[in-house]
Amino acid sequence: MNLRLYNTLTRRLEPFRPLHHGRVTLYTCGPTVWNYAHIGNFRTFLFEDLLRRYLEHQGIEVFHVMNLTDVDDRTIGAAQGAGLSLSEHTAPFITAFFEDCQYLRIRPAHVYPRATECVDSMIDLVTTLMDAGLAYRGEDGSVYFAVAGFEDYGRLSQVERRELKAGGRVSSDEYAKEDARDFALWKAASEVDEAVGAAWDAPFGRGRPGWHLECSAIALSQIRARYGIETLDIHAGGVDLIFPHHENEIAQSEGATGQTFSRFWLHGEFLTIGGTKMSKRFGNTLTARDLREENVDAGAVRYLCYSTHYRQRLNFMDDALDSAREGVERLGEFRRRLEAAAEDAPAGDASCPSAAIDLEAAFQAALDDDLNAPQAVAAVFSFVRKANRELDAGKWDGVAAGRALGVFDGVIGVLDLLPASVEVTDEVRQWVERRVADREAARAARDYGAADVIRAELAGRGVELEDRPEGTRWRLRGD
RNA sequence: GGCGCCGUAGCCAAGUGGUAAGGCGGAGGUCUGCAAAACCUCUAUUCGGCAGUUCGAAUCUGCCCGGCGCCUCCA
Repeated sequence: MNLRLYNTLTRRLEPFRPLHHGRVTLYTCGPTVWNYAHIGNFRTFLFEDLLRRYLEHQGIEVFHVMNLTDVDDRTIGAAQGAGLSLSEHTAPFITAFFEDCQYLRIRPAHVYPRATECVDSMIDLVTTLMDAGLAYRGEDGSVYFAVAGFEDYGRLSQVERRELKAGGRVSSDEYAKEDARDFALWKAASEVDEAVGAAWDAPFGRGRPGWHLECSAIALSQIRARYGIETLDIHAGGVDLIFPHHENEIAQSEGATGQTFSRFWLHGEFLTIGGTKMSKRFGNTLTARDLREENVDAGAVRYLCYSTHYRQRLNFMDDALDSAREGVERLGEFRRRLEAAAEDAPAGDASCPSAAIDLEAAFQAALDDDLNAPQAVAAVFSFVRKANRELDAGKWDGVAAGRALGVFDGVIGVLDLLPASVEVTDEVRQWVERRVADREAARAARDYGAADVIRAELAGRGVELEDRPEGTRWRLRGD
């Protein structure tokens, strides 16, 4: 394996080697299920999906953990606002998240631990940190991590010492902390917490876990249970998590275990709309559900996300989605052509066409280089053009086409860019085939006026026709 | 105030020292009764601006212009 990844920890490209040969532990920060996840979240999840799939494409066994944050300020606030308990409020959003992942064809993680179901391991972690003298109970009843006791603090975000912004607000807990940098591991239960069912008993007082604690506890308990280790190969998330979230995760985890928490830290850049970060404030949020409801092809969304490198900002525009859709349709069209060419292949032993060999090499070189998806996509299109030329020239027999198809499917399976197949009921199929036959009859009778009327009628239903030497082919195009 | 990112053809976007990938769009063409389908070909002497380093720079350095992000719970 020649994969090189940009490690935020060192700010450099580093050759990636799993800690244990042939298998990788991957932890990715999941959604906070207080609302529908937006496409910015999904851009990150798609970058992680590419990482996961490429590793698996290389024959590596990946153990992928993604947490679901179902207890934090926002979930509690939203539950209270809706007059529901925490679990009542988050349940539909958890369901929606999985539906959205399926829509976008994101390969599921192996486990999706929910924060509320892992409170025991979080309590254990806090206890360990208190025993180690790295955590203390503040006057407000919350437990804080003592940053001063952890020498490496700031290594990930590369800031020696964070200063509070001049004139910045000072929240009430500032008075309970020994050091402004200290952060809450465990928050003393408030009335609202109790009201929505977000409070648990612990040796150090009733309360609820802090956000950072959740990921450390879940990641560690998962890899301990499965492999008996305390070091992840890769931890990934959005760039905004570098500080404080991931910095704090490192402090908690390494403070407790004395082991490197994660060898590689990968961060995906933001998706913007109108050139600025999505935010409720600017009214420029867009969710995966919005796209699905507008019948946007998932392949086009994936294509759009992979058309920009993951460490580069991506500005989301409808125009770009339209052009992505065109590109994806072309790939789908090409695959149909290649598949047809590969059919009724005589038993033979043709060698793999050089264009396909080149594709595999270019594709791997691109993704090996810090998951350069845009370059991988370029390799795919170069292949499409070369293959079309060869097919036009009749240079590939069925066996060669079959070999090429195998390579094409292999690489396209990593990116998963093909347009979603449109569901066609038998009823629709029969109707379309009858009208196509009617048109064929009209054409045979040289009644082209009638033929064009039928074509227009079918087009009105989203059916496109293509007259080829071997007959008329039809397909349904989504909106 | 501190830290950092970006500016490549009409649009999107790779490339980060060796002479500009790819996609969309557009223009020609092939096939076709026709084509709105499909396929092929073409489409940046030039990389925000100005200096500099170098045999050589979109790629390195400096300054300037323009856009954006982070700085305690936002992917």
